[in-house]
Amino acid sequence: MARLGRPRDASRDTDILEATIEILAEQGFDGMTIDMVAARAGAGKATVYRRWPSKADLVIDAVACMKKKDLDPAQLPDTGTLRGDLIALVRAPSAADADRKMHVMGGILSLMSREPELARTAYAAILQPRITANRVLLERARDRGETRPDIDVDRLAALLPAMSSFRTLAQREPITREFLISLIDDVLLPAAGVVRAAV
Amino acid sequence: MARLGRPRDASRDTDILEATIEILAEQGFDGMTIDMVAARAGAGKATVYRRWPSKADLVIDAVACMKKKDLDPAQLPDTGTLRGDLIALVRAPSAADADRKMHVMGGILSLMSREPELARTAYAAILQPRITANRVLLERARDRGETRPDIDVDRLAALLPAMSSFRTLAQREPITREFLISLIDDVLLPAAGVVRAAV
DNA sequence: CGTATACGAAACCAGAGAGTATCGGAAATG
DNA sequence: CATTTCCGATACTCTCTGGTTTCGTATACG
Repeated sequence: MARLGRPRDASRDTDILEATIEILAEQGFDGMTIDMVAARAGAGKATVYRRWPSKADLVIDAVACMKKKDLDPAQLPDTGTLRGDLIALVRAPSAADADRKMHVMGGILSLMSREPELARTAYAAILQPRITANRVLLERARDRGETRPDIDVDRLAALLPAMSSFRTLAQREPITREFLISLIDDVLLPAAGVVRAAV
Repeated sequence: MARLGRPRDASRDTDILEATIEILAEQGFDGMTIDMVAARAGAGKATVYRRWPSKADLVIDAVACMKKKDLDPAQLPDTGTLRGDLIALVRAPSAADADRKMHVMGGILSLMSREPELARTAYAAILQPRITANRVLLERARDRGETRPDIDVDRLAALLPAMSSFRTLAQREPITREFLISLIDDVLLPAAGVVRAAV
């Protein structure tokens, strides 16, 4: 049976969640206020609190929802070479998406030590997909015999996300395509034992 | 001419700065209150505000003071091999010191976007010394002919700090000696083209 | 068309924390 | 001993913000 009265406008949910992510990336959790979110979403505070009982719940849900619009593990690039796959993976908008996610991660860092559930959610939504993608590409290349057989897949799969987040959050410099490519060519591929192709 | 009245107790300064760093690492900037700092330092709030005009100034000064108690660039290890130098560099208490600094960095991340001066100060106090140390060791090894001559010193010097901070802050796993050594042996040295020594 | 619920806007409440002021007491100068 | 400044402690003010409620309006069902 349908509930009585005016039904909820589902578009408000997505607008509010997107506004939350944006402000989280710009201001961080503590710098973000519910009024900011409501104003950015063009909504009233009551509309926010009708859906989420607290600021923390809103943020947790917003972070969790980032996972859905992620790179699909079923359709990873498969160019035949590890370098080709990696270059394809760091193409915009995948890189721009990763950049914003890193800022979100920075914005909730302080909260994560107080909220272990959020820490897990954020890891699953922001880092896990990218690290897993890298791992798949690396294992595939290793099984092809393209890399040394004894590579440390775990460390290498985390290398690009780690260096990218470091550059974004700690060094506060933008992620450029040149940066990523030099990372792939000068660090990752040599570490994996891939012989440098003639340029 | 000496000022009249009871002179300031310089030990209060250092106690307050140390308490600030501790709470910054544990709680982050927004989770830290002046009352916490005063209580931890065994001081009154007035004693804090007599020295620093605001919470932000206190934090900036505390971060800047971390630089002083840092690894002395004049006495870097020089074992004759890059691997030996790096292993010596990641020995406790240098590693423990780095761990706390990373937590401080995480605690002030949100503030850094609002305070560019703090961002520069934090970089100089926390990251710069370690990256510079790595760069010196790498250049020395390169000039010895131990690495490939065309290594990307900038990227490789940032590799250990980047992977360490990533593991500490984002993945929330502790930095162990095994982690650092596998990072050196499985990633950094292969990327630098150092031939693996027989074990 | 009546009722129930959603909506945006805005007023409101309560708690927390930055920053100030005050207190009794301690430590220096003269 | 008088004066001045520092000390820790504590009470106080003021602003900000999380969260609640109200209000006038809009939109669904029956």
